[in-house]
Amino acid sequence: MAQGDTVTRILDTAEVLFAEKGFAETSLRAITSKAGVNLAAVNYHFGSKEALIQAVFERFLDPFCDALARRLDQANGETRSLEQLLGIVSATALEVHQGDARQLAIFFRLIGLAYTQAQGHMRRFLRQHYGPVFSRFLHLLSAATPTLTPVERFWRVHFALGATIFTMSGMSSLTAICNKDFGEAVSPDQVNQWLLDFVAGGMQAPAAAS
Amino acid sequence: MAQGDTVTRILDTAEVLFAEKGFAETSLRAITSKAGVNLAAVNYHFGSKEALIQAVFERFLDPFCDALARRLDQANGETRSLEQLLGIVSATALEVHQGDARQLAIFFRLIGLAYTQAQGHMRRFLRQHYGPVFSRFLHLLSAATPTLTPVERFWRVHFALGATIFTMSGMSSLTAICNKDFGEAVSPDQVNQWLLDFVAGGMQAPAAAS
DNA sequence: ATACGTTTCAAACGTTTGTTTGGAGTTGGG
DNA sequence: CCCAACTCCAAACAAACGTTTGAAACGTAT
Repeated sequence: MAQGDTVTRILDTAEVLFAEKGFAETSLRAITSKAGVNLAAVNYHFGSKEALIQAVFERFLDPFCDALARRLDQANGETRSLEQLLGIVSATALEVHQGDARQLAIFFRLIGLAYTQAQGHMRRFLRQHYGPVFSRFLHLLSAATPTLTPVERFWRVHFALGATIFTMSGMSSLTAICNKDFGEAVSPDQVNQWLLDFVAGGMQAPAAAS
Repeated sequence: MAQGDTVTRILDTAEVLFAEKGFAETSLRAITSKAGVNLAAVNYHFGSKEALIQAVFERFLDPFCDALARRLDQANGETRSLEQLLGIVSATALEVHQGDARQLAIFFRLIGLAYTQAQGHMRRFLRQHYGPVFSRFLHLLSAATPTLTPVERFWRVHFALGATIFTMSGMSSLTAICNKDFGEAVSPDQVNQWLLDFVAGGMQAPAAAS
């Protein structure tokens, strides 16, 4: 194996194993042995397991958020439809991972884990580092869905987030089931398009009388 | 403390702690000490930690699936709209937990954990025990969304599942944020209604040309 | 009261975890 | 050439984990 930087090898392996099994279920010994480095390397280069988790998140969230901010800059001022806005986010995710479906699945799986497994430390870290970009997106979203009240929009955003994260993080097993049950091979791009349709429909759904 | 059955006390405590921290992050010592029972009680009454997890799931999924099957029986034969069908599921969940919002949040949080943290054992267990009810629901859903192709419906069901599980499992923290940011107190029933609107809109969204 | 099955308990078991250590390699500048 | 800084490595560390044990406590029927 190419004797690439130990740090990179650890990050690459940890990323995959975390996505597969979660944080607590992945031991440093599993990471280091699969990466072909010494057990002590993690604590030497990162300081602790928690710092390693944080480093994994930084490495894949920083480029994404930078790219997203750049695209939102480009679209600034212009009136944007909801479909266009959602398309920007989707395209950014695809751009950052250069269409690598496996990498994209890991990306969303990690985000999902961050939401469901994050302790206090992690939540604060995510809010502090990536909150500004998110609130900028929210601002543009408000312009694209003018009929919603702020409270309703707040909740619908989380409905959409749930649909996205949940689906994308389970993409690999879901496509497997899909192919088995329907004999149809669906591409991640196709699923992505269907998801956009669903989210756009949900965001613009009329409020029931109730 | 009422010296209620040790088994019940363990199940009650494990349910809450699992929902709070996940399975791997919750130790038997944490469960037994909070429940006020001896550490060995879990292995004595359940056999192992994995069996305890399974027992927790059975206790809250069995009543739900029974109630859902009963309601689907009642609705059999009648032509049902998508909104009515989704309403049945929602009402069943509310009925089983008698409107206890906290219990309902735990319910969905555990389902979410089962999806994201489930190892091979758990997945097989869930499919085997609750697969039939789920496929019956899917059959009724097909009748309620006749314009969708089977593949598209498959994916939209998972989009909807994601929105539901994700939102409901994070309900407590989300309502807290909502109240802080908007100064508006929203009831779980209200969120539930909004979620139904969103899901119905997403399920019936037109397929894009692409 | 005695005997028996069930339940509880403190203590210990063997693993596995994240982390630390001290010395052995490696590298580049004085 | 040698020193210093950096990196790696085998080994050990304390702590926490799930699980097991054997005896004490309990309730119940004979």
